[in-house]
Amino acid sequence: MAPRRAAALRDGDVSLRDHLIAAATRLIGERGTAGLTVRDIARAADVAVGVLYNHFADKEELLALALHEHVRAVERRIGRPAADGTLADNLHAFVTHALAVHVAIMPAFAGLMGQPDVFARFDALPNPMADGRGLHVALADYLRSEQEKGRVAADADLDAVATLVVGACHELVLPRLYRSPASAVEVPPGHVEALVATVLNGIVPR
Amino acid sequence: MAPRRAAALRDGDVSLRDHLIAAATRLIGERGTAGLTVRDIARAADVAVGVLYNHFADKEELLALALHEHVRAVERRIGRPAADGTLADNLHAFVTHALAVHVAIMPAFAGLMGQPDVFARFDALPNPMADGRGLHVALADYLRSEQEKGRVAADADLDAVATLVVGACHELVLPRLYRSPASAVEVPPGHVEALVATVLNGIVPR
DNA sequence: TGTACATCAGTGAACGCGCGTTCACTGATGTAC
DNA sequence: TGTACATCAGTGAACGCGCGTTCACTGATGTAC
Repeated sequence: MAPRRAAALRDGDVSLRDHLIAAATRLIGERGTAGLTVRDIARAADVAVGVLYNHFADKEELLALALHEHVRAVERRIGRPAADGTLADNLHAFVTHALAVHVAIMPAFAGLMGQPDVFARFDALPNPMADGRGLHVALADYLRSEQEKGRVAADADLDAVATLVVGACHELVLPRLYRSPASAVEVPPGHVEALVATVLNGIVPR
Repeated sequence: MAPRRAAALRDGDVSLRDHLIAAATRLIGERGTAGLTVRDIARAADVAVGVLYNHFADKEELLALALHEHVRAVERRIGRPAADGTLADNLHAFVTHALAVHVAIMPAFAGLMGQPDVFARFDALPNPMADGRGLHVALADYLRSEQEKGRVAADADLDAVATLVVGACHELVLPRLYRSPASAVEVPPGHVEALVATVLNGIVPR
């Protein structure tokens, strides 16, 4: 009643299921999801291909779980933005944070475009970002607290602000991702400051 | 010295090359680029698969040309945003315009993620959007003209504004695209107005 | 005008490849005696 | 303690499929006489 263990686990203590998710997560972090095959994952896990189907219904289930784990790992590595300074400081910290997160997770999401099944399974899992809220809502929540303190105008539309800020991260990351999936994203010096200043002050003359 | 013509062109006058680009462009408009095969294109063009390779080096060259043509067709259909009203009116028109453009072209771009070769060829063609400037630069140019008229603050960073506004379009379109590639994007009523108001006035109390 | 021929773009079956998935087999481990 | 056996997760060759691409062949058209 105790068949053999996978070679890769001889010295390990985790379940093979977790080992597979970890291997897929590592691959996603290294090269995104575009062109990622079950053979790649099996090789990274040092395991036969077939074993994958003993633990997951199909490739998409494993990908959804690994995508989820990847996002959690990214947040764990990057941490949370500070929120104890001036409004400008905190916004700056948030934009820097959100940019780093987007740089790290977009190659994972982008490679899955056109596979809505994976996202359906991903969405069934708890949102791994910002205590289950996601960046967009997390920013809106933070701004609401500032609004209650009177540091943000009472009539400001916080959802609109979140859309602009999170959107700016997309705009800074996506075009590079199209052109060269592996390239580092460099934001020109002063650009984050300019984004924050725009959101704070608007563009009409004062 | 005059071999047969493709069945699909018997009554036509365009070149088969243009006919193929047109067929691929139509398919891209109908269902994006994800999962689009050379057989799909040949069928849509009512032509044998092989003919494709008499006119293009490979699938990627045809895709780059069709992607380019698709963007031109979208702009032709949607037109240009009005710019003869108040600053708020013009920004509203621009956001509405940019949103419609993103809804129409993102399924085409998204399906090509992970194929940088196609984008390399696409980038070699003139930018099909806004007189070769692209939406981002077109918005910055417009804002510069307003700045010269004094309707936009002299110290506003117009590139940052463009990043925020174009980015907001990404943020409104992308998440839907991940989940259901074919779905219509609905922007809640008043959201565009809120985006414009945020960009105009900022969020600090006045 | 009519006929035989040469041309070469169009044709589509076939090729090679890589993918996700399957399943007969293997062999490390626990159990029975 | 030692040996024969049963278990079943792990294994990886093989399957079926769809993809991009190729190339021997077809046949509509222009030319020669």
